[in-house]
Amino acid sequence: MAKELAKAYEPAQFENRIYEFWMNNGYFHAEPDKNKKPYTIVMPPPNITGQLHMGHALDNTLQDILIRFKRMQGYSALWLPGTDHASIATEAKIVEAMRKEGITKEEIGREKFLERAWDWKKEYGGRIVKQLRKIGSSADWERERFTMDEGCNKAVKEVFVRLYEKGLIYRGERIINWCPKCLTSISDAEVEYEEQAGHFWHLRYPLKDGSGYINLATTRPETLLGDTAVAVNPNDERYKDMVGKTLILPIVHREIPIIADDYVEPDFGTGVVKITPAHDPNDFEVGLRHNLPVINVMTDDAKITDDYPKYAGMDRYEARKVIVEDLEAEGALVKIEDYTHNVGTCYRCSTTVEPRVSKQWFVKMKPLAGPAIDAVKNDDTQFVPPHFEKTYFHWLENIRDWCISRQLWWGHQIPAFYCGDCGETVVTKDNSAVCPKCGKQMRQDPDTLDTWFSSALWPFSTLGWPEKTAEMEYFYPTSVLVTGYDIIPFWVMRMMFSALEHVGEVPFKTVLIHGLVRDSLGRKMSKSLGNGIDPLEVISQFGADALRLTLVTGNAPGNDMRYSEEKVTASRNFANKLWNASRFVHMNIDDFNVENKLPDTLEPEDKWIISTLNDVAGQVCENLDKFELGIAVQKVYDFIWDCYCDWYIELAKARLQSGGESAQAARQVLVWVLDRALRLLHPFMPFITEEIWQTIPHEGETIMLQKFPEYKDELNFPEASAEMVRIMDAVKAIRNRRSEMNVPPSRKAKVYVASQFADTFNSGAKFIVKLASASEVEVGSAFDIDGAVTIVTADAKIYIPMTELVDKEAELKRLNKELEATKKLLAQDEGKLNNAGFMSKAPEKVIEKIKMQAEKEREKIAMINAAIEALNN
RNA sequence: GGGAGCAUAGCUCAGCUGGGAGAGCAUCUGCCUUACAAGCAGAGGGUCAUAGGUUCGAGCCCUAUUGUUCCCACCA
Repeated sequence: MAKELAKAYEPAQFENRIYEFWMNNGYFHAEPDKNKKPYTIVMPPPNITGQLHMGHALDNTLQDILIRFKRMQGYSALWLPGTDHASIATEAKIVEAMRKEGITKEEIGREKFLERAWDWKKEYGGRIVKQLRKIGSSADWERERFTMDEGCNKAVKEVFVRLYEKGLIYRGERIINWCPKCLTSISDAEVEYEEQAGHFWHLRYPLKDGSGYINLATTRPETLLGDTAVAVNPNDERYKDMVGKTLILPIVHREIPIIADDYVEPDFGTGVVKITPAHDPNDFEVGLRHNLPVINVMTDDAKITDDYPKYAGMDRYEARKVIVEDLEAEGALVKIEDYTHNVGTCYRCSTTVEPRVSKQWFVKMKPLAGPAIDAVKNDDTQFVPPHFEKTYFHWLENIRDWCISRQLWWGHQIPAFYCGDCGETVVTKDNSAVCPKCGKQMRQDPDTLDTWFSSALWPFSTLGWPEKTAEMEYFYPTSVLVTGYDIIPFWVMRMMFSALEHVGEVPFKTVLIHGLVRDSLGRKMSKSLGNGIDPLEVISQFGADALRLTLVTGNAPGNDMRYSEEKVTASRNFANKLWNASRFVHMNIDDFNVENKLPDTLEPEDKWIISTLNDVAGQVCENLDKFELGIAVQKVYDFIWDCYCDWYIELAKARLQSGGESAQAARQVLVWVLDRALRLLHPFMPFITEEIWQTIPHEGETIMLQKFPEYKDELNFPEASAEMVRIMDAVKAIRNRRSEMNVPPSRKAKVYVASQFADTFNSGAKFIVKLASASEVEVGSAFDIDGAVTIVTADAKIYIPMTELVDKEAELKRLNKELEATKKLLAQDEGKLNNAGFMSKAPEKVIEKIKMQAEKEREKIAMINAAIEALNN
């Protein structure tokens, strides 16, 4: 490690080196340890197809902050990383790559395809992991997992078999969401609705008996081919006599009945709905109630089937056009209206989803949802912020059965086997099965499971479940899950019910929800808009620490945030500030033997900075434990910049120059406080804090494993702090007045301080000289000085004799203004103190505070009045 | 149609269980003061969306309204 600090802060010079140092020493690794308490986070596994984006950067920064904080607090802190096979997304990418080579997956077959997929995983699966390391993630990479590795596969089979045996997994013919491009079923959660401009085609279906027509409207005329009924509301007087009659379906000329069903809204359109059970979920339900035939009119890639020779092979939109023409020719088209409606699209490829009846595997959700709801109601798991519970409940309370089979090859193949002869089904963890009825070799279901089926087991499959491992015993349930609100229905909910069902305990105690990182205009970052910011580029330009600080500053749980380069610049400037402050410390300690411990004798300014640090440490721990990361980092930032750099270093300068024992004490305090400040900042900005810490006097190998500062009574010095605050107030007030009068710092002037705290100001005189451009300071109980600038603070009346600068009128005006302001404040306080309700109901502490304030205000008013009087004489 | 979030300084946002409105950036003024101009010292700038209510006391709690964003539902 570096022993000296480079002249300039250039994060690119050390961030990689420090990460390697941590890795090589195994600091990220966690083991079950009886002497420590466990703290566990499982990392939401990024897709192996993924490139690092701002969402990952935010998610991982928050997790890293928590895990580093707890590790420093002495927990056995495990952050378990891994990647997700992302079946549909990955398969689509591989198919696409193969298409460019001119081959299809059918041509090469399943086995060869999977070989390619695994090669692909080897090549690209590691990429995202390397990128996560760039932002400083201190995950235990020795325990890195993959949702399709052996252990996860074992867990998946175990869960599937258990649920099947309990009757909670079944296979059935149902209407599902089908993506004609990905050629697979997808779950309800994977459908995204988008508003699309379309049309309403008003059609006319003739009655068989020739007595007339019935008018209806549809957005999808091509599905008419599969119509098996027309429905009206049973209470609709207009159509009461028609129910039970038969219609002739235009074009197809099939006979279909008119039925009555509550599903139809009489007030919408003509109050008549054509029923296509095979291609609409609602129609499917209606069909079930009325025993209607289900006529599938489309192939799996959404083309019309051969049953309709005229349209066979046409894709659904082409067929729509032709069918509308034919309807018109037949006189069945009444009119066309513009109409905007929501259309379901595939969340991966944005193709319009085709509802389709098909045989799939489902998880029965109702019995699983109950315990998952209860666990959050009982606070076994808590959401931060709590209102996201509502999203969670809403999904679970309205949940439908989960379609888990996918017509894909990349994923966990469904552990179900079918007998070609007798049709027997066997579900087993074994890799092959023989028919128990006829003894024939059975064929495994070719489908794979929804990628979220394995992610749902992530918090325990990664800890070794279903084996009773030491890890499972020690690290489970995990402490926090950190994730975005957008995947509550996909993932959080499914982990909850899976864990409760199979492990019998919640998977995590807290769910920390964060928002989205948007662009500087507040838009979602997306590929199509091209407004995405590459975190790796930001890191190479500003450093990972600056990016991390940017992402956590002002970040409130659950709220979206905007990314802007100005924010990163500000963060980098802070890093630079800390860097330079550390260089200042080095300048003053390198030629001396300075221990990293507090000196025996402390000056008031030492006590002030130590005491302030101590308070901040206590608050930061509290904030972090409450997941208020943005507030915590703000406090550390303010302490380092405002307290340590702007005040303490300046206060220490005089002592450092004077030499002697006091100088040595100042050196020790500088080092000791810097060390603690670095520790406080380390979870947020791990690289720079390690780099600096290594160069200052310290014990131990790495800042990562130092004790995180906490509040301690013996470091609390309220009286000395109050003294320093009095002096600092005086310094600020003098600077303020000088600035108002445009007096340059080079122009020194004598300062007279009249105060009841004479001792304080006598010992603090050196600071007033140094920091408030005083030539000398005289302290007394009262002065009578003609033509001086008068400054009144809460504890002192200060005179600066700068006769030529004093404009009597302006001075009087200013004093009167201040007098009025103070009187107003006093009036408010006296109002409260005279209010019986306030006096009887407000807490003692608040009343005391107001009394103190009022007293200070009275003193100040007296001092201002005296100053005005002096000026007038 | 149902639900949720947000509305605070010119901009981006904090503000924990109610007890005198904050930060960063931007603007203005003065400074190369023994680390740092990516800096130092100051200043200006807010009826905390609107209207009611609860309370001794409301940015914070309640009700309504307006604007805005998101999620869910899907009336064909």
